[in-house]
Amino acid sequence: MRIGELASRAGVSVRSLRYYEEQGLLTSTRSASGQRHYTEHDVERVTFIQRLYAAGLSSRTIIELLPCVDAPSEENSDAALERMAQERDRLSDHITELIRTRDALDGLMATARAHRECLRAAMAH
Amino acid sequence: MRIGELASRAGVSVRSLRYYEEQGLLTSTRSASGQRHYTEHDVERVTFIQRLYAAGLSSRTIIELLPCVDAPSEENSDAALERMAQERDRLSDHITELIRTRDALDGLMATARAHRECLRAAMAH
DNA sequence: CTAGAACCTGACATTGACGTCAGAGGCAAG
DNA sequence: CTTGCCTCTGACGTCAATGTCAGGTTCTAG
Repeated sequence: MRIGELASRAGVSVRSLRYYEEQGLLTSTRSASGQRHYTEHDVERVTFIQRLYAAGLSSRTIIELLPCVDAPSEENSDAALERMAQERDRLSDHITELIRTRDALDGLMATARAHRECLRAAMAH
Repeated sequence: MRIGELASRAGVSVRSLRYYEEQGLLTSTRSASGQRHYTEHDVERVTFIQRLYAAGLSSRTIIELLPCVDAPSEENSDAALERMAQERDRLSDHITELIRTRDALDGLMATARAHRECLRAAMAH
């Protein structure tokens, strides 16, 4: 498929796909006229890249992990696997903090609602 | 306390504190010579602002929530409370997605480790 | 009093993942 | 053949939070 279709299938912009290729995250075969062509498999690859971006990883970090994803061979595993574990832990810590923030928001909302109840009760007099 | 102390206590840069004030997220009393002074309470306020930044909220969004935090009065509650619930849900969705990403990383790591076991077994021959 | 921190304002620089535009070529349908 | 859409490269624009620098004032310790 061509770049436009991949973009819509993966829910990203054409610009982003070209950017991913520029960063070395995504490869494409080129037609005689130079147009990029992709396979079905690239759809999930792009969505996975998006997940990693959403998890706060940068292009540089993702590059270090992808070889481990692509070919679970031996040499990359040693370095990339450790990098991966490291990012996993970072992500885990981040999740913990976000949950704490969510709890804080819940607490504030509960307070605000209680305050409103209080006001309504006062109005009833 | 002055700005340098607040910065180190809250773990942010002096520049950031001035930026927060510029954005209306933080206020300070000024000494006769124009220096900013803060209270103990501002320490947790700044750390809370940091939490919200870490949760992906922008200055503009935080501004909409803070009145609700500061004074849980009536008028702001209606608009700000809804905004708050909305951001809470967005955050919750984000957490869910991050957990899914973490699971994906765990899966990849398990695969890589299994592959390594497999190789080691083959080497043993 | 004086040196060296810490503070002030104001402005420009940075970073990363894109958006957007220009100018040119490719491709299918009528 | 042409019309219209898709694609190409290359380059500049954006946004938000923060770094950084300049040039000047203020506080504090000796």
